Amino acid sequence: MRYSHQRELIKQVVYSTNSHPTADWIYDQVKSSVPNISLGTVYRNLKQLNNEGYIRTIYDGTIARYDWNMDSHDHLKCNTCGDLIDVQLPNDDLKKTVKRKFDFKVSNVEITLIGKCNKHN
Amino acid sequence: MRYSHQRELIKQVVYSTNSHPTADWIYDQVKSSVPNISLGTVYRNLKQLNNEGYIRTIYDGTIARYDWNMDSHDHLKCNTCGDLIDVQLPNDDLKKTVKRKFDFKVSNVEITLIGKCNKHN
DNA sequence: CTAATAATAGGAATTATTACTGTTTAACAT
DNA sequence: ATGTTAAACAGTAATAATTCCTATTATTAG
Repeated sequence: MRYSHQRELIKQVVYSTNSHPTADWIYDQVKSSVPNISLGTVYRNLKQLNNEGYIRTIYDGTIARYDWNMDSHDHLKCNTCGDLIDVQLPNDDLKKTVKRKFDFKVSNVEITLIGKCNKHN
Repeated sequence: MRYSHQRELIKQVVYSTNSHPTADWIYDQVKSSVPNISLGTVYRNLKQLNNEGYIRTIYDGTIARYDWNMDSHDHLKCNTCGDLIDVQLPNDDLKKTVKRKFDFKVSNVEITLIGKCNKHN
């Protein structure tokens, strides 16, 4: 993958936030330094960065969000404010259970807990 | 919610399979009994059935799938054949953990384990 | 420096889903 | 049975997110 200014900026934007931004939000951010960047470029590069292991793609309902945090981790989704919070939950037991009960070999675990975060008490 | 022939058929189609069908697949099935049903009708009724608690909506990547199984359950997604398999995994520990560590009150748990199912050994 | 080609901008196309509109139909009262 | 009303419908247009296409530009190996 050869260098490109646009991809570098896109990567920086994703790495600059914990908010799991959408392609559109990233597009808006990058536009401030490259006003005529195109949305297609953003999508193409996000896909490449994902494939090269620089970022990951998570699906929040029907929309794709991007995350620089490549450590295996899970999400708390607050139904009240919409926030998506990173957490690390133990999952060894789950892996073992499905291996034993269903002969299913796990390569990746995605856990989302939906509820109410500590901002709303 | 007043009776409708179309909604009844849509419900039957969802209840007839374990394959977590998409709106489009359901549309194709229902068309064999009501050839001029419209896709909008399928979507509208799936949303109503979901709101009334007859079915649930699950998101597989970027696309909505529908599931008659209202028991709280999880999914094994096979990367080799694409199947989405229903399983029931214990999650009491997860709930307790996030309540304690993050003061997050869980209302719903979504676990998807990605890997290889027992058809491919 | 130059040639080869990866990446780009801009816009068209696609896919999944929702909204709109005039017509039909279930439910219920006359 | 018939009329009335609103929910549901078919058909189609609109929207949103994403991908594809093409002529042009930029990176990099030689």
